[in-house]
Amino acid sequence: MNPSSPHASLRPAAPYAQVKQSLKDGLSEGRWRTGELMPSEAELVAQFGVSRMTVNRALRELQSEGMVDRVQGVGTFAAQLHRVSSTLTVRDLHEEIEGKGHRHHVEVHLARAERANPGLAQQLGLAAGAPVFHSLIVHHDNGVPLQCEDRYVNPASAPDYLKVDFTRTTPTQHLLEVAPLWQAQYTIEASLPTAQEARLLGIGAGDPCLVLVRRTVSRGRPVTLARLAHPGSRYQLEGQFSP
Amino acid sequence: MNPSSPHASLRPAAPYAQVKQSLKDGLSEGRWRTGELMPSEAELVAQFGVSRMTVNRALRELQSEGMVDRVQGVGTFAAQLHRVSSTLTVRDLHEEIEGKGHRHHVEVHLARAERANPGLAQQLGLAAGAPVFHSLIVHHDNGVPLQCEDRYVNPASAPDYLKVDFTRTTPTQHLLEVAPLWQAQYTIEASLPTAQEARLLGIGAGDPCLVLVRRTVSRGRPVTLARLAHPGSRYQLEGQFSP
DNA sequence: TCATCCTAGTTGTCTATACAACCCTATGCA
DNA sequence: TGCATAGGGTTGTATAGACAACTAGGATGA
Repeated sequence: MNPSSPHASLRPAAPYAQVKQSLKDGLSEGRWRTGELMPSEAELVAQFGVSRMTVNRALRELQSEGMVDRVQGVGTFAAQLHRVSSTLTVRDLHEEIEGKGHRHHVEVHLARAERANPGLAQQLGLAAGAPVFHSLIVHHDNGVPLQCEDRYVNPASAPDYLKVDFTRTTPTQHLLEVAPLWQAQYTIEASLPTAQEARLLGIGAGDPCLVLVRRTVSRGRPVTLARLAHPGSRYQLEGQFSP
Repeated sequence: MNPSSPHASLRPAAPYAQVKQSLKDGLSEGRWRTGELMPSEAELVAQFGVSRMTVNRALRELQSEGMVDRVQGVGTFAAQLHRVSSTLTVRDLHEEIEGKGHRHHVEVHLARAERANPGLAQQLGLAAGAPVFHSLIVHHDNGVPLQCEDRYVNPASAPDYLKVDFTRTTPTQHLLEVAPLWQAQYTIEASLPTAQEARLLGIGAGDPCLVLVRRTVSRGRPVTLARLAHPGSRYQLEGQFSP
């Protein structure tokens, strides 16, 4: 028999993980009400027969996961699982489509330099009338239009943007390579498509769209502002949350 | 002068935090390309003059934040900040409205027990025809309808659901109290309102809606299935991401 | 009564050491 | 050539001890 078993889970969990799991179970069962004082590190040391550092690591990780609140000099408290504020992941469309085993291809309708109007210039931290790159691309999933990507790019952050072959590299991929992601802001809304979007996505003017507007910042400088419109009937965001 | 300064940031950062920040800065500047091997713990120990445990903590936290990938026996690698898969937080509507300083009130249109149809029964882990609680509530922000909450609840998880005064406690709050949140699944989509939703929200039948469907699980048992419809013109989800 | 000081208890962190687990490569052997 | 093995480098984790920082409450004194 191979000493490094193929079923990794057969190895006993590390002590810090056991302490952590035990506390997690207790929280899930409601052993401590929200805000109630939980056992101190010293008590857990005695209870589990491990060192304080081990207990500390378990509690520190639980804290970073939002399961407990710790206050120096006071103690550890059960956090309110009132965290409905859970997280929804937004993935890159290319990965998402390929991940499903589908074929992804794009139509490039526009890729050129333009002059920024005042509103856009402000969003990208440029002077009004300064040159910006503008691309309009439609992404297809197995031949069906799934996303209309209308994007403006700050030339200072991605000078080679217009030279990229978007049929091989998505704009997102290129931008992430040349401008490490520091910050991003999103809004997600339901609205009707513009006339252009309706035409490019092959939907009716009255069909609702899921529109995601994303603005990213790298090295303290705005990089790109993108409007991603999806046919509401073909695309939905999915998310899962587990504490 | 108070020895514990009111400006906490004046105290020097802990060594582990310094190591962590230094590596974080390097990653943001692109000092290591994605996938490239980063310094080993031993090298960082020599460079910063701290113990290995300190370096280890810095790297472990960076890993949990998705900034680096670590492989036992091999090394630490710069993670692809290709994590467009950023997070969008979904907050409880009551907190969201009150947080803006607005007034939140609800209209209860329905709160009764019904028999589950087969599809619903399966989602809630019940037998077809078993009793379920059904509530239909409209949430208002400063008097304007903002959310139509159509919710089914597993009586086994929240037996007192129908006794709750929803003008004082939101369904979400009650459910979180009686059933600690273990797991939640979401979908977010853009669609047209049902006739009922259009009427309750005071919008036209052709006005797009942002619809959030949420299913939660507690103690391994489905708790609730909710359809939250918002007028697309009045409500949008916002999110921010910073690594 | 009020303000101040002190102390016990708690968390926050660092250190030095140790061993385990794992990966890769070089070496030796058949 | 092919295979097994040994070794060095790496991360994963546990430990005991130490000190710092902080909090709350009690004791002390004016």
